[in-house]
Amino acid sequence: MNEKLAVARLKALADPARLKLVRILADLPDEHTLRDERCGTAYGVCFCHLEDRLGLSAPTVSHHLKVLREAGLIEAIRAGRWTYYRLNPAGLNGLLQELAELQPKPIRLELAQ
Amino acid sequence: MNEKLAVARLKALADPARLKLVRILADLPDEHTLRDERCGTAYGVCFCHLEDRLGLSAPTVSHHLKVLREAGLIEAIRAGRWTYYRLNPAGLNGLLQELAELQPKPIRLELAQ
DNA sequence: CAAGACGTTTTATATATATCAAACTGAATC
DNA sequence: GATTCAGTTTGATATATATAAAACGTCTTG
Repeated sequence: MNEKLAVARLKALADPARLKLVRILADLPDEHTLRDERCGTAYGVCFCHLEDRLGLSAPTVSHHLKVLREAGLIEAIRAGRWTYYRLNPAGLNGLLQELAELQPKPIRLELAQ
Repeated sequence: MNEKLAVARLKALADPARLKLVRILADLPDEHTLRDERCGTAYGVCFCHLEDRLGLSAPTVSHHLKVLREAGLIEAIRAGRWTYYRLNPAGLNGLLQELAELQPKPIRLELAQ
């Protein structure tokens, strides 16, 4: 992952409202999640539910979701008049791998001659 | 980790200059790293080196280091007139664990009766 | 103790951004 | 087609913050 993308993803998560949004999407609340009728696969969580949970205006929630989407952390699906949001697992995984590389390097042993 | 701390750590990393600082500290450049003479354990990287690598003014670099320090991601050590900085592994690890929990939950199987 | 070296803190400023109201868009319904 | 519904985009504003100059604190050295 390039640096710009890593920073964009960190910025996207570095806000209480957006971190909360991601947590809600990670939990997939049964009531407000659109699923495939046959296998139960989750398509996403309804915008209205996210708005309720955040207690922020619709424009503000929409703005935060856009930031997360442009960072590749979530995806949106339109179904008629409603919009459903869900995590993009690849986005979060990419960031996790990037951050894991920042952990202290293991000691390089130099064997005695 | 509480939410405030997680956001503070994400904010701290969500800046090009600070992410670069953390990367430099993760790499521990031999030339500018203070080590224990006997075992070679790294105490930290000299401030002057970080200033050089970032190409920003000393006050700005000092500001960024303070943000990282207050987020618990790095530590500072004074040695005479010089200051050395190093990663605080626990800080980054804590954040990584926090983010790992955001990954999609495994499917809860409901066995047929 | 005076002078210099190395960072930090304070202050000022310009940019970024979180928030909401108002206006807009596209889909469903009458 | 007109109206309503569900979000999004635009515009305005207040707050946060990245940056550097100036002032300061602290340690070393003459």
